[in-house]
Amino acid sequence: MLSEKIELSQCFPFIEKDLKDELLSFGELKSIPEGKYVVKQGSYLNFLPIILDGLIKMYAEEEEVEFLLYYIHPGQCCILSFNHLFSPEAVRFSAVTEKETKVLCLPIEKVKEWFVKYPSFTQIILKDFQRNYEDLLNTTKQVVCYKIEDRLVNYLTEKAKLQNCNMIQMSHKEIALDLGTSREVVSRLTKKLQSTNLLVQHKRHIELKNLN
Amino acid sequence: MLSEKIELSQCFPFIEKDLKDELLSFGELKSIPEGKYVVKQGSYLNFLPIILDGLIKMYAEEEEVEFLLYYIHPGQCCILSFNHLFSPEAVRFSAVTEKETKVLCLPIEKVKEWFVKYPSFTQIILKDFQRNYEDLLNTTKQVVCYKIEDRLVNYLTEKAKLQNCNMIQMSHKEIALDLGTSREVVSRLTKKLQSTNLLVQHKRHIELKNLN
DNA sequence: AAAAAACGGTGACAAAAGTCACCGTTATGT
DNA sequence: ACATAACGGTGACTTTTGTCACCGTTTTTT
Repeated sequence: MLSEKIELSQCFPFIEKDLKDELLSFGELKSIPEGKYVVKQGSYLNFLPIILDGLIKMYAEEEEVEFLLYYIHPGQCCILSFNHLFSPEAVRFSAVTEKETKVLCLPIEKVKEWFVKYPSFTQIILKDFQRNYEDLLNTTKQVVCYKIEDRLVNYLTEKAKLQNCNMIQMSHKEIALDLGTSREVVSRLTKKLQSTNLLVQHKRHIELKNLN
Repeated sequence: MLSEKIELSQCFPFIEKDLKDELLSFGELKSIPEGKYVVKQGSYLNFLPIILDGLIKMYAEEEEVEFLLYYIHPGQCCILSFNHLFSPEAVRFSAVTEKETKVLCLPIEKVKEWFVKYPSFTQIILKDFQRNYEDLLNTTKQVVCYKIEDRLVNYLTEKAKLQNCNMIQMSHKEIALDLGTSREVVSRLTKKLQSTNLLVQHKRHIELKNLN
């Protein structure tokens, strides 16, 4: 119980004490192992997840293609979920843990209440909306305007930054999925990028070079 | 002054009287002719536009490609603008009137005030965020998962629905811009679609057939 | 240790999309 | 009314991306 309190304070330094207490007493803390669903496309939600620790990957499926939208970090809400709190619609994206992740699940009735009661809660949610929106906009621009090669480089660079390590432990297939393309394409591109010294393909992982 | 009041009531039937009065007295009403910027990518905003009448097109530019994100209808905010109200960053999209449009521009200081003061204002903004987010998500899915041919058909269908008329008065070049492709591609596709009886290419406009 | 599964590499090909060049037609401006 | 600009059509070509088939290697399972 103590550790959540500390994490909550770290994530939201400007939160009111009363709100913090309510978050902790009404929110359900979940510790989710790596690679598990937090939210699954097509399901119905009755809670709003706030990430205290770990990393969550948001992605969408359409026509049997699934692709990465963006990541959610500690101190952020899985805000898309929020979209569906006030209207009973199935969510149109999925959220999966990328690491072991601690989530505080806030019940929808309380969320509505807090909106009225705590201005800082509104601020938190609005800021998150903003961030999520911007991230999605960025993804969209990438998809529309850049070739896969560039997107792959961006993807790997982002990934390295995210995990603070330039060894990327992913199979070509996984990468291809995130980018919405096929394994062969990734294989070919990594080879090409290797020849330009941008990366080195090791046994089961990719080493990024020349980070800048 | 009277007409704005009526429009505001129509757009937001559940709005409190006090809030409505404040919106009208502090908001600046602008009537913007077709094809003009409401918000321009790269600029800094100090107001939040609410659309009372007309139609606004949101689009983004990247690498000299500009493309349609989605539309904003009466009763909605140009919510992206909102993103930038609390932090002084340049907006990363543009908004252009598609028809003659009436906009109520709300000053940022008042917006912050209303958030605390009127729960219904928060609701309006949140709903708009939701809608904008969903629309963008939809666009992203389209771009990632469908071929241009399908996207063109969807685009034209949406357009027809939007203007409630299956005569689309646009040049191929304009359409290409919205979809982020080139004129020749649109020309070729319209010809192909004509052969499948999905549309007829007239002098300077396209007639959509088989609306469903 | 053997079998099965996952992985990465690669050539050949197909499909999709973008580009270039050029043309005749239609609108617009002066 | 004439010049100019915008529009749409189209063939030829290139680039980009996706798909198929097949292979040897590595990892995991049994």
